[in-house]
Amino acid sequence: MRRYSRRVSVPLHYVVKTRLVELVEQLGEGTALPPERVLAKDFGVSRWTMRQAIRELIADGRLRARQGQGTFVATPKIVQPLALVSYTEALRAQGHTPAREVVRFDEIPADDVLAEQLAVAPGDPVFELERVLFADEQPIGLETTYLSVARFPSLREVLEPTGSLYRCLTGQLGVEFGEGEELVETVIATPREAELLKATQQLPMLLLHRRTRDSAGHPIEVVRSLYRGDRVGFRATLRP
Amino acid sequence: MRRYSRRVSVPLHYVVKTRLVELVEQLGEGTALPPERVLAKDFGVSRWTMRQAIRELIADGRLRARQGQGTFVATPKIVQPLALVSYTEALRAQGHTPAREVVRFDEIPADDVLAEQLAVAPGDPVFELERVLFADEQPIGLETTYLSVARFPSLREVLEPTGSLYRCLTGQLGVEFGEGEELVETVIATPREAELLKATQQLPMLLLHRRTRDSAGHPIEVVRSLYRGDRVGFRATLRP
DNA sequence: AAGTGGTCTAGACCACTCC
DNA sequence: GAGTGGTCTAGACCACTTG
Repeated sequence: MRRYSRRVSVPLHYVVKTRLVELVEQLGEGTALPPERVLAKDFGVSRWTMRQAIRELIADGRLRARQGQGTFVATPKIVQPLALVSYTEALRAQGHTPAREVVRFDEIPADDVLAEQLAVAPGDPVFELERVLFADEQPIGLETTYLSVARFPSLREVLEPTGSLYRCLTGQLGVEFGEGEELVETVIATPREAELLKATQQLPMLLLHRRTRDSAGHPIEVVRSLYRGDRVGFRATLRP
Repeated sequence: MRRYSRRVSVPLHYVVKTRLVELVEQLGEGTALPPERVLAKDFGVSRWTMRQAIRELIADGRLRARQGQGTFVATPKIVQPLALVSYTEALRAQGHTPAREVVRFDEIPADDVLAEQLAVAPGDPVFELERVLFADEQPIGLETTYLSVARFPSLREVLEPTGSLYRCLTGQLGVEFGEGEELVETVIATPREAELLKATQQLPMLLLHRRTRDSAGHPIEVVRSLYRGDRVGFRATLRP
């Protein structure tokens, strides 16, 4: 029945957050926190306020909640390069274990936007390859790639679905990458996307939208990658 | 292919969100929505559930809430280049009106991390220039720049505080930029940062951490930029 | 003063995991 | 079945903006 009678310039959940950070810093990675209900009682706040604080620390990548299990101190974020490199090789270079799982690999008719981006006619068949990206057996990203079927007719036979698409294109199909463009923004995942990433609702995600071309300027692929904002960061190299 | 279990029920706030999107799409930019309490009643849900849906649409950049005024349909996100270019010029090139406001311009002693990054000794004086970045008179970013005082002793005299630091360095101080590095991640702003950006709590932000060097490889500046995730996206050019 | 969004409480039930 | 996090309700007060 506490009333926040006192005028607080700082929201209560932020005060709780800063106190919770102190607790988190005393614990090691992977350590379980007390249950929300217990923490709320200890801090003298409602469970809702406690959850606000926890949610912020989850979004910041410091905590990790698993339904039915508890809340745990998270491991540091994985930093990936923002460049035309293989996911597999980039992750290995940082000492992590990469993996992929195919969600779907279909041929769909290109809508107007996709057709324009891939330089095909609307309605032309396009490969849609959707894969969940794992790092150390944790899902961290959902990658959807679109390629022209007419341009890569042998893709289904040549590509090992859980292998590196980048390597397949450059190696087996003789594609030479030219300049590409990548857009980065934050979004909230749909329930389907959140489930595939084993993330809870309301978690900020990093959405990368990539368009690559070959050295002659012809479109190769359009990629929509959704990464868990709590688990992943990106590194870009700036050239003068 | 792995089977992903299907969620039995979609969260109510997501159902509300999708219905709210339909409403938003019928309205023009800048249009006011009905008050939360009215919307909640219309949709037959509690105000909390209504706010979850609204919060997601705010994070996605489709809505915009102003305390005491109402909730409005937002304008599209501003896309900035992820490159060594002037904020002023980049924004002008996209048809927006850039502006800056100095929050503080101090000399502080370098801590160990900063000293290492700027190649000075710990305790050495370092400029700390914190500015709010505006686009079309709306605050969209908070930029904190650190430079060695010893390296740029005349900075206070030369720099117009609301002008382009990039232009000042390259033009008046004869600095030649070499390769730089930029880290991108999502974070939740502190109350102070949220207030400076006139954003509400709990809004996902894009944090950019930049380190630049001159053509000889000596550190020029360390920049911490916090951008409103609901208002800004970034574009990077990928080179093979 | 009225009305808006922002924060907070207390309590309930649901979905998932482990015993 | 017990315990965890996830969702949802109803109601209250706070802080801000405008008439």
